[in-house]
Amino acid sequence: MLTKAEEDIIKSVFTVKKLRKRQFLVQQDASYRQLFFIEKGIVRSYIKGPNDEEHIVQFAAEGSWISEDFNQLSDIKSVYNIDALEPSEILCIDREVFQQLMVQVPKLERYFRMVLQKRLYALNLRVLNYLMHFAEEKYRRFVDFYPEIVQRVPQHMIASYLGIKPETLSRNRKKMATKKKEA
Amino acid sequence: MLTKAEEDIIKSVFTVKKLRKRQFLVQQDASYRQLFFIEKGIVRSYIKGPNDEEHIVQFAAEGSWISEDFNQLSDIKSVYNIDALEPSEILCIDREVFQQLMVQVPKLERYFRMVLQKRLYALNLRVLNYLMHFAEEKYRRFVDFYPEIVQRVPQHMIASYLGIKPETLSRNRKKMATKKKEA
DNA sequence: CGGTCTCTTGACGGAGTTCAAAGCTAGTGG
DNA sequence: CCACTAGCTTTGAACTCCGTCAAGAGACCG
Repeated sequence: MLTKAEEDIIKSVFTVKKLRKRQFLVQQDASYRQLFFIEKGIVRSYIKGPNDEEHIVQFAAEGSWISEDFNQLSDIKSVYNIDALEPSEILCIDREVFQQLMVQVPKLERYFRMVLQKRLYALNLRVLNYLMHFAEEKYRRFVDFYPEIVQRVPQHMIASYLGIKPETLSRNRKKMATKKKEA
Repeated sequence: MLTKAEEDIIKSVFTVKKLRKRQFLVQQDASYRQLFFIEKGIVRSYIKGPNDEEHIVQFAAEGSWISEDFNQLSDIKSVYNIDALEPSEILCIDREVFQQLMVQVPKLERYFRMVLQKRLYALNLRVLNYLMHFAEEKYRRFVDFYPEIVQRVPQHMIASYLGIKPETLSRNRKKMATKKKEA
């Protein structure tokens, strides 16, 4: 997507942050809005419900972008949290700086648009997955689409991402396993 | 967002299509990929499930963009349908032409990126709505966020959009009405 | 005024949740 | 290197929201 030179320019305005497992990248109510590029490791963004339940918005592994809130329309406080699920290395950039950078490097505008488009595509799939399928099929499709994520994060978080309870996922996995044996 | 002059340039490469109610803008399995801007009226995009049930992906009213598939990564056939829910006027543009136009008019690249960002924001809300709430609250939030859509499209389509059955929505609306009276 | 589309209502069944408890695994400190 | 704890997964039983099936009532349009 980007040449080595362009990547270097961009990396110069980034700061690097190393996270240990379970460490926060962004805490709820933070007012400082940034964009993050995952160099190594895996993080998640999530939101807390009225009873403090966690609802996972996104997983991001190496090569993915993540943000407290991709639309920078308003500058109200973030309601999202982001934390690391593995030891991770993150490139951080201020959103304003990135905006300016896009003006200087037109190609970057295009690049970022394509990042957004990919994310849009993934989100569309996710919505369709919610609309069309039962828990079992939802999980099956998640495994198909994000095989490595499944290996690297706890199952109750995948349940949260899919909008089902950990117990339900556990039961369905069992059911799927016995089905497979019969075949 | 755009100046009048820029709008005119853009409009020159669009073709206009007038649709009657229920008329298709895009039919499933069409191979020709376009972008559409709604000038007047309201349309929906939807996908058909294994038993021919319709799952609504998006509503688009005046001023909104819609496409068979916003990610133009692959050129496989569209699995989406788009049809009009009211008599509508649509600006149509070939995706390739639009790509070229963005190179010529850098501002357009930026404009389109913001369109994507808004859509991303809306989709994020939608996912959170699925994750966090029961049918009743899902509907309540939909009404808050898209008040005019509620007025202009049949309720069973809103049910489809929310991922619930028309009967359930009907029952919940009744419940909500009686609740309100008590207060 | 007949037909299609839409919304409503009822009874029943099923997928998923809740609550509770026990087993399992991995990381930490002695 | 083992023991212990905290986090994760599994399992069971009762319960609930929602879906399914079926029927009927409006509403709109030709």
